[in-house]
Amino acid sequence: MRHGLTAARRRAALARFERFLERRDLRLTPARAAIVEAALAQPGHFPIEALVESLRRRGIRGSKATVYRALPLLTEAGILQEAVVKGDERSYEAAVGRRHHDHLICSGCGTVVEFEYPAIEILQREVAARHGFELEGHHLQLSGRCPACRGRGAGRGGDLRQGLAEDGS
Amino acid sequence: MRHGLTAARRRAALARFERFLERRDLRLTPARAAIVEAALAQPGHFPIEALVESLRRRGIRGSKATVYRALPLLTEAGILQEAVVKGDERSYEAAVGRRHHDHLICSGCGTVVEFEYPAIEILQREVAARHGFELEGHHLQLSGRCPACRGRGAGRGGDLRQGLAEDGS
DNA sequence: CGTAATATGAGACATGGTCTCACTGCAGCG
DNA sequence: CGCTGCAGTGAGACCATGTCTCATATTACG
Repeated sequence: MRHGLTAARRRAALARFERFLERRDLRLTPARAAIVEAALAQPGHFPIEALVESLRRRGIRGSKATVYRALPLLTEAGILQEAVVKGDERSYEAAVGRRHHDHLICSGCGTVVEFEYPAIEILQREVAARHGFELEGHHLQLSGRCPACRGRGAGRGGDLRQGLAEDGS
Repeated sequence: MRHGLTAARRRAALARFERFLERRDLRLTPARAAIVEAALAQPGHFPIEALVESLRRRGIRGSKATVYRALPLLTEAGILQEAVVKGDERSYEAAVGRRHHDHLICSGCGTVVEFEYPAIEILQREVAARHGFELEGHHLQLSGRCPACRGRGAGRGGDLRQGLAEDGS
């Protein structure tokens, strides 16, 4: 199977979505169901465009507008979550059946590694509390060079940028 | 003074930029100098648009293109750094004479609080190392509701979203 | 059924950012 | 001291992502 999730999980997600919609007096329309299906069938991280494309390929005409309208619902329902934001376009990824995680991105080849690190989460909560904030979410993205890229090209490894903070004053 | 940095720091930054450009066989042109000046005169975080606007107000016609071209140089030189990315538009902030920090953003009013938390940084480095990555940078942004907004509207505080991870299998 | 509320699709629109290209002006040279 | 080359610049065309509008379709429900 090349889908990110089993059929059972997809069914569960759909049920969850239905419950969510009901609570909001919204309907689980064919279009929305199709979007859920298609979204969960996407591999790991995917840009919205890919989702629209995927719907189109399945013969379902899902207009861009409908998809864009549905995505916030899916995330609010906890079925998807925003993932790596790379420049302009947003990416999403399935949230069902997955633990929370953050991303490590290789600046050389673009590889994305997911990691889970509860200790960091705890500290984040601590920081928020210290400022009187009620933490709602966070976005943590580390960038660096993966093992492969480190070996390969020495690349533009920056020896520039040596901490201007020290001079002056 | 209402500038973010003292004149001394601005001079230092300019000198640094000059050195940087020289190393790259680029020139410190009037336009670039003006952009550095204007950038450092901006308050805390600023969107690119504000910078363009500021240049225009100073009588210097700095075209959008020139500014957009200069910004990567400024960041590479360590004079500016990308800051909060809010939806579409990028923000920058001065990096000179400042310690590294991350951001805490209120989802209610948009207030941005900066914080510094070395412990988190250390953990980040640890995560990267664990995956064989050489850490180059990171982007950490916490979002939540600030004290004021918590007090005020109860808002759309979500009791929805209760961890789908548990069901199914 | 009939009706009102909601959802949809197509595409117009807005916006942030990039690219093109003619032009400018400095640097090095004869 | 005027060429010449080339990086830099400015204006705006262009592009992509995402939002909004509005006419139409669907749904729930009396």
